[in-house]
Amino acid sequence: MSHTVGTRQSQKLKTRQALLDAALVLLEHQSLSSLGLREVTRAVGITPTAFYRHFESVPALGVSLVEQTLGSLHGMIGAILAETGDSEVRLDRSVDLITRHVREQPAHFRFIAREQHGGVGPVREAIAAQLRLFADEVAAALATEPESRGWADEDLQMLGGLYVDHMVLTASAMLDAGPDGAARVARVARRRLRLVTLGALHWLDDEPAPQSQGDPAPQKS
Amino acid sequence: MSHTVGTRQSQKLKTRQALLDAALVLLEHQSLSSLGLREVTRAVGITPTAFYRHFESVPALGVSLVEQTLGSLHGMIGAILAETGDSEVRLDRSVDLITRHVREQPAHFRFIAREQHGGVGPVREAIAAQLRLFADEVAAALATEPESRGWADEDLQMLGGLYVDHMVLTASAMLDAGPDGAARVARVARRRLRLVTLGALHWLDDEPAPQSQGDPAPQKS
DNA sequence: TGTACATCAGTGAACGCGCGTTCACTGATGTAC
DNA sequence: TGTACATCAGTGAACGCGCGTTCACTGATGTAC
Repeated sequence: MSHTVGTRQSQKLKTRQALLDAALVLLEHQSLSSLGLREVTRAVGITPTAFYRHFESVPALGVSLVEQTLGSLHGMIGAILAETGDSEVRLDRSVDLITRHVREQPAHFRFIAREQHGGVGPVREAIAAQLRLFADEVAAALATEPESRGWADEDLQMLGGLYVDHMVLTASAMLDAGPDGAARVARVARRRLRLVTLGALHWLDDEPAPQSQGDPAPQKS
Repeated sequence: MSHTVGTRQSQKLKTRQALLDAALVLLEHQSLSSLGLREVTRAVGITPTAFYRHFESVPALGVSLVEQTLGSLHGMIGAILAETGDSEVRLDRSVDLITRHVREQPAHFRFIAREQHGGVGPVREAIAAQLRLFADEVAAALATEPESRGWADEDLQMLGGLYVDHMVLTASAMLDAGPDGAARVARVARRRLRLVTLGALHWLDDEPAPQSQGDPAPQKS
């Protein structure tokens, strides 16, 4: 039991965080598989050996970075989706949310986009697990909407995953486009989301529901 | 002027191709930024110095790999899209096409997925350029369809990009899922494409065309 | 066809360098009494 | 409060290793006459 705040423990946490922060900066221009342990400790100002007091290896640091980066975003997307009934407004807010976050912490998103399919297995798996959680959250939020009445669970999952994948894709495109191109990317992202939402609105038109058809259905052969 | 076939030149091309092939194999479990020049030459069975006879650097080899991998796929997507009028069949064929290609040459797709957002700038740009070409091709193919009558150029580009991004995403998901999960991924991919196609069919319902509305439009606030 | 010279893909030794990991250590912080 | 001991974050020397790149070279292929 510690009476003060635990000077030693809090100092250790500070160093650990410094390692994570330094790694994130270094990862803006390279990928994790080429990031050196010595590089990171040099940037923090400690000896290479001290690294092992905090992480077993560089991949392990990467996994922590994933959890820290994506863990803090949980609940946000669901909150946006639950916020208002107008799909057009909701859509704008989602894109705005991404735009803002990417501008505020580009390194975090760069890291996720880069390592999502990167060469370090454990990190790839950690990202996939987090994104699956996001997809579940979105699916759960969608399930409460009146528009989703009659949807199969599998289709809600499908749509949730579609939204999440697009957010990642949009974030990545914004990073590639730079500050000047962000507005253009946001514009396209909004259109894509609108198209997907439109598709979702007509999802049940065809197969299961014995609903009246207003469409001329020009696509049938 | 060479009278035979140019023994020297053809041998050089063979070695160059061996370097590309070996690199592709090595890149299945790591990313380009951590791929060593010596690693590649060792796998081929030549001395490290000989590498420079073929490529200026490892990133330059990466760019060649991108062009070889994606260059051969041009025209295929457009051909599928132009093939038949029934959107459901077309959609199945597109997914089958990806499934087959991913199974036949997984390393190629792994490489593209990995380096699309990877740490090597020139390679990232080469991939982006190729994918932009694909998006253009798809957009051009879509423009000839009767369903796209009245679409703005920008929206055709948007949809083309959406399709291409999804193909890459699907390929990547199949690689992650392994042979057993490929069928499940294909199933979800088909649903996603169906939803996007459905959205596209209703794209012009709202704004410009003074068309009769069959929808109850329950999403308006 | 034969000869003399040019080209150039691949060789092999050598270099300096930064890497990850080991180990015994130091000294400030924490704990027991 | 004071003292004696335990803990442990960070140190610094040392190691063996593989890296990218240089350089002068070799010997088969190609070319000119």
